[in-house]
Amino acid sequence: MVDINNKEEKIIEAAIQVFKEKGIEKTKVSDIVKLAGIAQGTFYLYFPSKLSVMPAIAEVMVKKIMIEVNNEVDENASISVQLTQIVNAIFRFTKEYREVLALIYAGLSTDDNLKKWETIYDAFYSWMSGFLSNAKLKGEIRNSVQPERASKLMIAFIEAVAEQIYLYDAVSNEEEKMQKLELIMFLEHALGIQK
Amino acid sequence: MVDINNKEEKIIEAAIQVFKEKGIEKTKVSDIVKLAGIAQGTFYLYFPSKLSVMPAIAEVMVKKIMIEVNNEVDENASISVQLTQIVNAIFRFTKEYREVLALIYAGLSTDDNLKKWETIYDAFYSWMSGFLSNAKLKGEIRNSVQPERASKLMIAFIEAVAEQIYLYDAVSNEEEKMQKLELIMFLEHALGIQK
Amino acid sequence: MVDINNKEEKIIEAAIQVFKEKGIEKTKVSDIVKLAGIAQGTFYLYFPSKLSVMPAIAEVMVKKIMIEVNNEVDENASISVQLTQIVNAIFRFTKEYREVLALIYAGLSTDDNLKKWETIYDAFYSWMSGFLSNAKLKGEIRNSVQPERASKLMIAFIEAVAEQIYLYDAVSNEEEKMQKLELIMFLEHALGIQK
Amino acid sequence: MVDINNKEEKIIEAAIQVFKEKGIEKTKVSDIVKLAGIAQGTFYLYFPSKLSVMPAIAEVMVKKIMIEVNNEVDENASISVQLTQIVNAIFRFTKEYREVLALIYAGLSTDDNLKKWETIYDAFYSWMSGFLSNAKLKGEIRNSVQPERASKLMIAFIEAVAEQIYLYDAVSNEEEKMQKLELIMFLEHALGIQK
DNA sequence: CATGAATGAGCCTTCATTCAT
DNA sequence: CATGAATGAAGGCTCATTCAT
Repeated sequence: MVDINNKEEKIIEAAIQVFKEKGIEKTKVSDIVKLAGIAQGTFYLYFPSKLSVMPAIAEVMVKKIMIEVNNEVDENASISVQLTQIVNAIFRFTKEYREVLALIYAGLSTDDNLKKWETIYDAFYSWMSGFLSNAKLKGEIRNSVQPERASKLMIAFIEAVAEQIYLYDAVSNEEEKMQKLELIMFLEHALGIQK
Repeated sequence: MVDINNKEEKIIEAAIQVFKEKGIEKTKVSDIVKLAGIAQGTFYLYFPSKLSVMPAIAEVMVKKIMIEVNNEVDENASISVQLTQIVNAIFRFTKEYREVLALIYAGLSTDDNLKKWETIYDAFYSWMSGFLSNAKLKGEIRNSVQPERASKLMIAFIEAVAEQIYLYDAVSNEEEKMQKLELIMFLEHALGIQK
Repeated sequence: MVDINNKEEKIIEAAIQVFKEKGIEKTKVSDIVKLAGIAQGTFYLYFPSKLSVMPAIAEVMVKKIMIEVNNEVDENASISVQLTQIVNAIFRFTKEYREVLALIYAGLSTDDNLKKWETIYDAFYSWMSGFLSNAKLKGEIRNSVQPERASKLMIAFIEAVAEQIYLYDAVSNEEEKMQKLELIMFLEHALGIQK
Repeated sequence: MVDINNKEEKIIEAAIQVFKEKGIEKTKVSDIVKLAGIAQGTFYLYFPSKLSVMPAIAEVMVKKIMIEVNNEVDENASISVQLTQIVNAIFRFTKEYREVLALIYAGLSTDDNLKKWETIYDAFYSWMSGFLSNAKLKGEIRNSVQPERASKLMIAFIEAVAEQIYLYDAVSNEEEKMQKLELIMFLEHALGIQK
């Protein structure tokens, strides 16, 4: 009874794995099922098409990043330190899963029915919104910050920079570090954090 | 001099058009050549493969966005107004070409040899960097801003938010406006603009 | 005694139904079992393969047509009237079950081992043969008619015309009626019926 | 310039050949193209799908049968002899191409858009109609025969009996001959031929 | 007897690319 | 330079059948 949806999870994990290695175009369903240890036809019992795994992958990705962030952020640290921790967590995650992330963007825009993206991110937005609300209550950030909207901005911002660095640029470690610092400074000013 | 590379341009424009309408996966070379009004084989006289149009498209896209920005930004306006103008231009452009942009990301990451993205954006980064340097010289933004790096951050940021709104969210006009205002406020604080 | 072979009958009836609606190619075993309200595997407890339902269907079809004919034909009517009744019955039946009939032909010729067609029609041939013998004894049809053979001719003939009208032609009601009259006249002359 | 549509004809001929040998289900497009000596993809330049060859085959079949009939019938012979010749031609043809004929029925009813059957047969109907009109003018058949309609009846009748013998029954040569004679007698009476 | 999840061989079709004209 | 008919490798998907429960 333990492995309800066992196969579905296996497929998703295998898909993430293969996509990371081969890219979306070059990944065959046969690759996925081979790694998942199931038959070709079984795939289609759980997903109607190759691309339809994408939303499921996205969901898993969001869960992963939230775990990452939760683990990294020290609740007792200062807002400034916490901000750095958030950036670190997102950067680490983006670096680890850069290919998959690119795939999700491609896959989601490729497949038709998918404006699910927003829904998928909801949990992360909520978390970030709570983080900002809290900081605002404590007077650690400027009062004009609107948590709901700012949370979306922040996530979009940090991820975009991380992707710029890890997906599109080929940047030295040194430069990577400098960019990250510039980003954090940007965010501190944007949020009106007083150090 | 007029129709030097006439066919090549036709192909690029046709490709942009078809990609906008059908997405990268579903676009066939035959669609492109049909719209370009040339023969199937002719395509391969100008581009070695389907994906190799991507960098060319990207280049055109960057040209387009810079024209857009240059047209929008009033050199005599205040920095704050100019910032809004930049955001407006990028938003308008992203809305118009959202599919193509997604395709470029996907296409560039799909194609193997291409980390050209950076190179392609160089002109835009330079422009933005100049913009920031200038503002810094005039003391309109905080002195700690590092123009080279900040320009990348800003472009990534504004584009990411625009994409979030136009690609992934299905957002009301009202909410779109509010998000844009929040973004501008964010940027003003980030850059330390004094109003 | 009531639901002996209950499931088998359910399968056959469901198969007829689905075949009528979807055609032989597009009918999946899963469609049949769904309509029959049984599990996929159960199908194979009663039939060794998909095509092997065909003879069973054919048998049911023949039973149906004989019921139709028996109900229609008035034993006390004149031979001429009876002939019309036979034609009417076969026409009605063909119209109702045209798709299934086409399927039976296709199915029987598709499946390898089956020249069972003849056997299946035997009962109908016998009935018609008896009908002709009887008429011959009573001197209502020409004496040279050979009942055994003529019965096959008649059935083939009437069915063929009905199929021509209902399967292949898209014919007006008026024309349908005229064709039927021409057919009956044909048969009357062929059998040498004196009116 | 001679081989315009060369490939299309090759495909049709190959399809007829392979269908005759393997049946419709078991025929792969790859079998057809192999025999036609062309590439797999080329098939789809001429036909949109596997089943769409069917109408083309049907057309060829009708042409073939008309050639057969025209060759067999002696214009100067008596109507009775000519009738026998028509039956012989159709029987011979049906025997030769029984599998293909069965396939056409199956194929036409399988594919959707096809009530083309009637159109395809038009030429044959016309020929037979002319044959009957002529005989009627010469007073060789009963005056009440309506050539247009009777031509359809006759073709349906003769073909149906031939198919019954060659497709569905497994009949001895002797019985085959007897059935044919019974059929001719049937037709003679039906048409009111005076010998 | 009944189930239905799992299987996997197999085929149709697509489409980027080539090359003879 | 231009053409577009021809190519054929490649892979997504189906579905009849099986078998452990």
